[in-house]
Amino acid sequence: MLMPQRQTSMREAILDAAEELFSKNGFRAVSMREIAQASGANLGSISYHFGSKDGLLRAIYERHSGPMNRRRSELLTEAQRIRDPDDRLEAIVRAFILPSLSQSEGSVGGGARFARLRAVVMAERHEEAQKIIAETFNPINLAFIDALQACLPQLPRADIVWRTHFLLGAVSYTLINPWRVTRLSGGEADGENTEEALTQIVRAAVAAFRAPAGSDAAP
Amino acid sequence: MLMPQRQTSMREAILDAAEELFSKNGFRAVSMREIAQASGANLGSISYHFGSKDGLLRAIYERHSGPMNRRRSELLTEAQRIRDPDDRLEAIVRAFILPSLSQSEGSVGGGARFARLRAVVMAERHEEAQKIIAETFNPINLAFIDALQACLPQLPRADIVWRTHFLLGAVSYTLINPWRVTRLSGGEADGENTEEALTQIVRAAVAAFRAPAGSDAAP
DNA sequence: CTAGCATTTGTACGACTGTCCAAATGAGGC
DNA sequence: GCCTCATTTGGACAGTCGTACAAATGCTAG
Repeated sequence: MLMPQRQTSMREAILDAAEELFSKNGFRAVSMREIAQASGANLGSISYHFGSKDGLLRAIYERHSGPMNRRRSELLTEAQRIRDPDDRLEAIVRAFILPSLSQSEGSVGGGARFARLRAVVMAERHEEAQKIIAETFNPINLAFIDALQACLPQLPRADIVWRTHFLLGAVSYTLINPWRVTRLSGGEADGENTEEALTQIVRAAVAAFRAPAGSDAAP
Repeated sequence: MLMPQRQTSMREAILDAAEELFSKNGFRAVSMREIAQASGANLGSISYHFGSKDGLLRAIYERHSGPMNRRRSELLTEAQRIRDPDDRLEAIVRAFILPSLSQSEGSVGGGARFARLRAVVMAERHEEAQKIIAETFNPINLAFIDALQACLPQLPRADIVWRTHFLLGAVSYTLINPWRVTRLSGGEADGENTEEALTQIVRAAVAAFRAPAGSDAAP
């Protein structure tokens, strides 16, 4: 009687299938009929549960963004406890991207799958998606920027924002095209290897954040 | 009689309109009728000139990739003449991304518009587009990787590939979402300012490339 | 067992898609 | 002036899209 959000298994199946297909092929390219077939649900059921295709997308975001951002907050506060600024910087960078890259997230699906979905959908410039993303991720991103600023007090805030932006871009690009690294390196590097990607991106990002500010030149 | 590719102004108009729309909204989201209307052409004319929607996309790539890659090659060989490895590294990075970011390219449209198109279309995982991109840009990218390797002989090639990949990701992300930097910084940084983006990304990338290799840890 | 309600089903709708084609148009060589 | 061929036009085509809805179904409380 008063259990408003009882989770039918069909609802979950639809969410799973949609998430998988969206993350692989993008939002616009996937039809509701594909989702219906992949999830074993009837076409009408999707409309019944989620109202519209946009509603389905929003439900996917709502399922993940809560736990993911909670995890990032935890890791951030944990990282901020580190005294040495150098170690702290690395820990913050790691906390920033680990929940996106890690394969198995606490609650439901994989964090990597959801992150790839975000990257792909964001690139499609879908208006609804952009709104959801901004609402959901801007606050936590600002918290990370503040934490980075504390590690690098001499750096203008604009520089930190730029470099954070580049970090997000590197993560997105890696999630969208993992095979690109593998091909360009002739197999020497493995773009699909999550741990390798994490190690590489953290090292590069930390070095980038430690670069001098943009006011004056070298020697 | 034997002038196979006479350039009617209509053909150019269609290419211009399509490029503008694709770069703004992506490939799948733009219909041929939109392109027809925006260019003042008839729907049938597009099929007549380019055969199909994929053919139109391929024509856009063919119009730009030649001049762009020629420019990149020139800048690369120019940069490789620099003796000092530190200065050379920065020049190579600049040569790598400048033709993508610079507003006015030699031949036809803006280089930034085409680069944004590449980034958006690539994110859509359109098969034809991925094929074209790989064919066209892999060789020159490998040349850049070789040049970077020469500046950083102590670094494993896999690390260089990873960091080049991150650099491409940062550029893509900036082209797709220029406003994101502006918003996150509260207006302090300007994502749409090409020169600012170039300066910031070069400084960050150079520092990232100079980071130590991944075999052993710090203190 | 039955009434009531949440869910699932099947289908239909109008709008939009990329592609194709016959007819109309127009400009340049003879 | 006419013939030729590239280009443009307008419309038709088969297909897919997201959405809506009445009817069928199944589960659960009483």
